Amino acid sequence: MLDYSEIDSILRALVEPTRRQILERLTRGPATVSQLAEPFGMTFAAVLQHLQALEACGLIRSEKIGRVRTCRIEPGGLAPLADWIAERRIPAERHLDRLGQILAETDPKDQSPKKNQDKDQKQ
Amino acid sequence: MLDYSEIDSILRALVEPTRRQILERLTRGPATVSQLAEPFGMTFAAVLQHLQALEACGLIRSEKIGRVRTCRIEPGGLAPLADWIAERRIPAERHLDRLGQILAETDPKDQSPKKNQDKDQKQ
DNA sequence: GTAATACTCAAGTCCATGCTTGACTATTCC
DNA sequence: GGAATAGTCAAGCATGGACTTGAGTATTAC
Repeated sequence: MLDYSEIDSILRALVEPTRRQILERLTRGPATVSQLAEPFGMTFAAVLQHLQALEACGLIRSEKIGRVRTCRIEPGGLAPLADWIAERRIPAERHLDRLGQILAETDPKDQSPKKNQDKDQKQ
Repeated sequence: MLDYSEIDSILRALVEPTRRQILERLTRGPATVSQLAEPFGMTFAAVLQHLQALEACGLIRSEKIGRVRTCRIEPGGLAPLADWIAERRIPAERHLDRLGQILAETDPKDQSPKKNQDKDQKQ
């Protein structure tokens, strides 16, 4: 059902911190390319490339009026990734047969919350 | 609240298709390093590096018994990313003031579901 | 003990991607 | 019309990360 390459392009877009920042900026409202470029110590062209990546995978939408391009969040853009995660969390939570004990280790009564009783960790 | 670098490492881990496949494999149950390496036409060492990336960001957990390392899904591993997405979807959906019209364009009555009335798109 | 197995580590290669530069186009202001 | 503004494109550099190779270690089988 889910387009695998869609997930791929969304993840590739989100993995870049600059693009995540652009996305956060746009959640506070639309912005032009120059407004988006300004806070980053980065050229216009670089920001433009990020915007193209974000738009290509449907995370943002842009519209050019006159010589000004205005970008805004695409509301459903993160939905495919959210769905992908949801689909993978359910089966994972089903494998609690053997994992019950591991979950139990994260209890407050255990002073070391995670990553402890591995009898290995670095040679 | 959310550790930004945690999101970063999870995204970096998930962006690699091989690591996503390993993750999917592990949702069907635990596996040893060699079992994981076998289906991929890839060396042991390469798979090991993927496993280390997955484990470093908390998506999987592994335990070495004797000479065999067994890997399994870490149930809550995707939670931070799921939360991150959830936090960003809500505010995005609040910007519907101006976006209402855009959403309306995706109605069935509009024959071109998306990406249409841009008066630009490629020069 | 010796050999085989199952990994582990470090170094090196190679390619994808982020960013820059510089030239170019389309709009708006005067 | 000419200059300034806002963005676009293409080429090239540089870095990071995936993968390999080859050597090394710990564990198990004989």
